[in-house]
Amino acid sequence: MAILRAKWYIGKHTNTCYSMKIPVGIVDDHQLFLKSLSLMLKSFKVYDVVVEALNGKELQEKIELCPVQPSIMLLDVNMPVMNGIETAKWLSNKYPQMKLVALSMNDNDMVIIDMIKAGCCAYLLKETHPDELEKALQEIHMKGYYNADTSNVNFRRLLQSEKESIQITEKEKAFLQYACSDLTYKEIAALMFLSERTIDGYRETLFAKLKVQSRVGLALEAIKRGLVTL
Amino acid sequence: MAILRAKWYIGKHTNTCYSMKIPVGIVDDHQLFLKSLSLMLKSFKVYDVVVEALNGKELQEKIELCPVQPSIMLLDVNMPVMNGIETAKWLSNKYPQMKLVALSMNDNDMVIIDMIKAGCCAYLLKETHPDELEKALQEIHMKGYYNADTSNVNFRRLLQSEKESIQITEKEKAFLQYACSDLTYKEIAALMFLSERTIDGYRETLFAKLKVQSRVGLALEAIKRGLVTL
DNA sequence: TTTCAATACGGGAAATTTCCCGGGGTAGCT
DNA sequence: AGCTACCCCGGGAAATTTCCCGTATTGAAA
Repeated sequence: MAILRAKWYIGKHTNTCYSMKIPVGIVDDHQLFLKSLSLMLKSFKVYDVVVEALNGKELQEKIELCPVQPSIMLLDVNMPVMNGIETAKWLSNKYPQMKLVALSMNDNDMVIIDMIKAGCCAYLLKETHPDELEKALQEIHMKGYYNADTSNVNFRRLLQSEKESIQITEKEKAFLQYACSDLTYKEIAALMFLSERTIDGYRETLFAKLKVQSRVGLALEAIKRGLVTL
Repeated sequence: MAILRAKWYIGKHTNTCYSMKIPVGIVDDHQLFLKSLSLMLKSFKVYDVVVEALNGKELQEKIELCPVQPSIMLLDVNMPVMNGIETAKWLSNKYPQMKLVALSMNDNDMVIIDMIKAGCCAYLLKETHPDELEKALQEIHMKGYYNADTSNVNFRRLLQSEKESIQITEKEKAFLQYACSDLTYKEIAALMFLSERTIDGYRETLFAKLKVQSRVGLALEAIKRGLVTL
């Protein structure tokens, strides 16, 4: 593949050939981070940021108009409107050959499991050093994946929890959102047009799924896993 | 003041005079953001990043060894080890002439009030556009402050809540940390070597201070205000 | 047609949270 | 000495949460 080898060739001709650079995309809701990361990638010389978006929805619109399809897409996990998981699913379905890289804030963020499942070939923390990002991108482009063994997240824990990966329905997610508030269950029931018993049922199943025994634990776990928007 | 005027002069001589650039510092625990923001500031041509640190503690060590004292310091709010508020307090005490700029993730982050009180002359969201950052830095350097009227955070709300600004003691903060967990109050009481009544008292005063009526609300509010580390 | 999963609902009781009432003490400030 | 702020503790009762016991409907799968 031409592009693949082009990377090494380019080093000496950085300004000669635009299309030879590896096209990448970035999706992150923090514009300051988005733009400066874009700048950093460009400073690596071999990458060309062809699309930037603040969330998955915006990406969907922008990627169509993109002259060069990105071969690597950097995806933030926590985003409003359309988050990382949904975006990853959409991308890996529509652009299966595209390499997806998850960018997360904290390593105890359980959603990275879902990101891998949604088609990401790597996950990186925002705490990582730029050198590692460069190394990671290089490896992803060459090998198709990157395993950050130096990262504080280890794969074993991931694969281990892969089995016990949980499924949360839309209704449950809606309830979770209400549960993460100062409301009582009675008030939540009224807001959802459901009986208190039904709410009780949702609570119980979610307690089991998230392995907690109180509503506080439930709310905190939901936040940690990015199931709700604070 | 020489440096103040130098800014306009420099534009055409970017590489000639190092010390004429405005020296800035950045503190942020996300290394990727730290480094790329640094890169971006440098790309603005008139700024020179003289110190970078991952948290307040690291800054304390690095700033001593710094050849040129930064005149503007960009401070992330949420950091491990030593957070933005503590760092701002320390800086505004030790380097009173230094301009402090708070960098926050979300605008409902109540801690920005505390950041202003701790001596910051501006607050910026990470969602802001680079252009606004540049404009803000320019204004801060010239006028000494920046009021982001275009930002979604408005000053009125800040000044309004300034009065009703709350004080949280160390003990209360310790309790809050325990309250943000799956533990019952009885278990928390045991862990803190206190009576359940005492815990009950802390709960009550914190309910009043944070204006909530349930433990879930308390936990969520504590997280929003950055009073606890998740 | 049966079985199964998902969804919605109800009564009752135990545990916990929440909210009253009350009582101490120390430390610093004026 | 009074005042204020912080810290510590107890009894009792109402409200809410948590956990049992169930039933019923629906639609999809076997």
